[in-house]
Amino acid sequence: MSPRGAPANRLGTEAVRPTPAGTKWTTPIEPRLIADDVVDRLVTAVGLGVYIAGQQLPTERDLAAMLAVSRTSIRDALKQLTSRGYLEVRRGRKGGYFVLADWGPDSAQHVRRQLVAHWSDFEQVFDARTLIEPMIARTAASRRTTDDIAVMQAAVQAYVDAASRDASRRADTALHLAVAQATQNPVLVAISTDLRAKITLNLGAEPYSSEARNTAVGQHAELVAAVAEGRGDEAAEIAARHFAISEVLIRRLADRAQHDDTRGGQG
Amino acid sequence: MSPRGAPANRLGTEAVRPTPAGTKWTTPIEPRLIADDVVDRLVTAVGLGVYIAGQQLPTERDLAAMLAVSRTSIRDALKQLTSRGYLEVRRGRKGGYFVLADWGPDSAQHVRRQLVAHWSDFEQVFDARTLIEPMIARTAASRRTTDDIAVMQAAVQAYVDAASRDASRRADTALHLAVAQATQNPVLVAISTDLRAKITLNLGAEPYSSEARNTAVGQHAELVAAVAEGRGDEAAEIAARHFAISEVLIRRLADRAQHDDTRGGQG
DNA sequence: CTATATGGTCTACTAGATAGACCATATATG
DNA sequence: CATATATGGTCTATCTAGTAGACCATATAG
Repeated sequence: MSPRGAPANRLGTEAVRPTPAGTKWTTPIEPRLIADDVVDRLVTAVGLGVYIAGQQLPTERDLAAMLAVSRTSIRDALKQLTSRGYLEVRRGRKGGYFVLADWGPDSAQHVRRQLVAHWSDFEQVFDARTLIEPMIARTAASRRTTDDIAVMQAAVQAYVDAASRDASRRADTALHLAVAQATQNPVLVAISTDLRAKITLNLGAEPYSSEARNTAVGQHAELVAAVAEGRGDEAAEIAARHFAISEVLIRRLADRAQHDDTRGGQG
Repeated sequence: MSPRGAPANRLGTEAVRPTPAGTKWTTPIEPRLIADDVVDRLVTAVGLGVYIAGQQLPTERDLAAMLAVSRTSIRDALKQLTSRGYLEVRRGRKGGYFVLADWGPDSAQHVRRQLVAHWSDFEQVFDARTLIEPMIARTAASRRTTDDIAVMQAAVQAYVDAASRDASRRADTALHLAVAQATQNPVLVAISTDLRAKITLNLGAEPYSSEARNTAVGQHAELVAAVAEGRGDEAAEIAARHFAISEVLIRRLADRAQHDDTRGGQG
């Protein structure tokens, strides 16, 4: 029995990794640890709302089976997330790994440092998203099926009903995922998800504020309505405004982080 | 001395690898071989025109140093590319690896099989590109610097002057890279390059026909003019028409591959 | 109290990758 | 022609990541 998977053909589900920045092809190739991949997957899962705060993750052995990876690699990943304060571990029967609450960018100081250190990266990711998401919305408006519409509308409602900040974030993710999927193009879905992942993965989550949430409630409804009714230009316009908000939030956060580097907290 | 690189921080040059399709986070994690990364880099380099047909690649030892990887891994990658018919190897002093001419999708039969097998993937990549590149063109039109304009115009001229099919492809790549870079956003550059890499990597190169080339000569000039003069909407419109051509070409190729699976050749 | 389901630890093994020595071959060059 | 040299080709020793599976520690359910 071979301990590793088959070579796997190209252009399948797994992403191609060409030269990083897109230009210099002579950049040191860095080995990719399996455990890091596992971390990415888990963060994504939590980001997508598959597991919510307080909930227990599958057992180490189950995760190993699910991701087709050894328990050792799973343990490495879980250890990382635990030490970063994202997970809590309990032992004994009915023990396991549990999702902690504050994945938000508001609590930990090291996240703020992260923000300052990688500021220009973030700026570019947000900029790209503000450009790409409207295009996705426009495309979705011309390709959505009735099923897509149902999913999007359910997501809008879920966002309205969301009681906690956590639930808000999940519903938001679900909604934009639904819009992306309405384009019927998995490449676009992957790009959209990637951009969000880059933010979630490095910041813990999308930035958040209650005012922004209130604005978003309306925008989400408008966006989905426009997409559902095939009004592509309007959908794009709404998406542009909507995603600009995240950019503003992150910019504020960065400003604050620059000046005040000793204390945390967010409204 | 540690034989492997440092852990490397996130969101840097290296791409994040979240859940592949963008949805199912439970997908077997596949180990990534260093040699595969090397293959990707080399293909990209040739695709970018860093090394052209007939030219010699750096020596194995040099490549190892350049990519910070062992000579063994380099050799594995070169062996793959050689057996796929992309490279030729000569021994002895002044020997080395040389780029072969026909990276086109027209020669080898296994490429045609590749095309049939991954048809829906290709279709989606082309579709995504037809949607994204116009957006990039529009953005470039509003952000280009005078330097960008110079680079783009040089690329247009290089395309006009290109004598061989190979030179055409390189100039084409250079031009669209220049446009992407005019957005001033490396994330967009990376996305654009990724899409092209997915095609180059699996097909050997962009599809090509002499008629298409004639059309492209004009479109390239128009596109760059529109970008240079800040006419975003027109730039987007031209880009949309331009990239639709590749889609048509690949579709024809696929049709032919479906019906005639014994002989190759292209006009 | 006992069975059990969880995480925690350890060992043996395999494969990917590295580093470096050395071989084989063809070309420059004296 | 002979030799030095620069290239790819081969081989070995070693390290590390990853796998597989056994076994320990602990807390809960029953």
